[in-house]
Amino acid sequence: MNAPNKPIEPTKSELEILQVLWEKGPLTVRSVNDELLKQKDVNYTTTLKLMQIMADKGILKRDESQMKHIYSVVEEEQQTKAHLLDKFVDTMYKGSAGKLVMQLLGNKKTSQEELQEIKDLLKKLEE
Amino acid sequence: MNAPNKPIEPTKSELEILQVLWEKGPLTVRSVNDELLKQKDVNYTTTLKLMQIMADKGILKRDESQMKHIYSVVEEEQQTKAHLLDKFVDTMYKGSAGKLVMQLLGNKKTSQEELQEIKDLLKKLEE
DNA sequence: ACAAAGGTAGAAAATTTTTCGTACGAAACA
DNA sequence: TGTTTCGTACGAAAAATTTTCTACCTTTGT
Repeated sequence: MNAPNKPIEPTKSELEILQVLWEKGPLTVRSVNDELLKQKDVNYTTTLKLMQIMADKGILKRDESQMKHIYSVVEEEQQTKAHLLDKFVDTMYKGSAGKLVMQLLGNKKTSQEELQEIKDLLKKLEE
Repeated sequence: MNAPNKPIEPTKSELEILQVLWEKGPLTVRSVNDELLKQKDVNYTTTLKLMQIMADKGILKRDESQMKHIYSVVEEEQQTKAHLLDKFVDTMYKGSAGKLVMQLLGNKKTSQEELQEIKDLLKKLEE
């Protein structure tokens, strides 16, 4: 177990597992691994080990009452994402969310629809 | 040297060095290290080695005409940041920039000024 | 000329992250 | 019952990242 309240800093592959659990909800290792296999080649035991480590760290918790352990995420998805986004803004834009949005808007890959979506969002907020 | 055109994926400490070079422009290892020392405890040779590795990878280039080699960033700051932001949006928000902005706006740490800044930005874009 | 200071390079060590092999227990089934 | 299948646990190993040690070269000042 890990010290509580300490913000979670998942590694790259830990994040991949979090993605799956966020999307699908609590799952067995097998199911998580099946999902991961859709994206990349990965061994069952690798995923297992990773999830065990995450459980150790306190990122995941598991229900061992069944033979097939069920893993779920400890911290709220939004909270984790908020923290990670925050860190990203800090390191990449010295904490300026405005700068990030500017970058986003200048980014070719940000589609027109996305742009419209953001504008609508802001408009709503102005009310 | 690295394969060209392959997007740069700096590690955590490589990113710290990039920050410094982005802010201060081309520098010697000594100067970069001095900057890093303001933030954390780090050995000169560690920074040197890291920057050498980055030069190997093609992230940095250096001017060896002087004894004190001058290192500078190969790829444009904006280009690198755009790429990293893109990757972030992809992995964290399935590519939806709108979702990211929503998160940003819901984030307590995003100050009122930032919010205003973003709104102003959007307004300008609408014209 | 010599010592001191400051620089680079390369090997190697330490740490963190990721992957894999093997053992072994429980369930399913012929 | 025996055997095959599917699960976990554990530990070792591999790979990637970060840090340190040592050697040696160049410049500077005595």
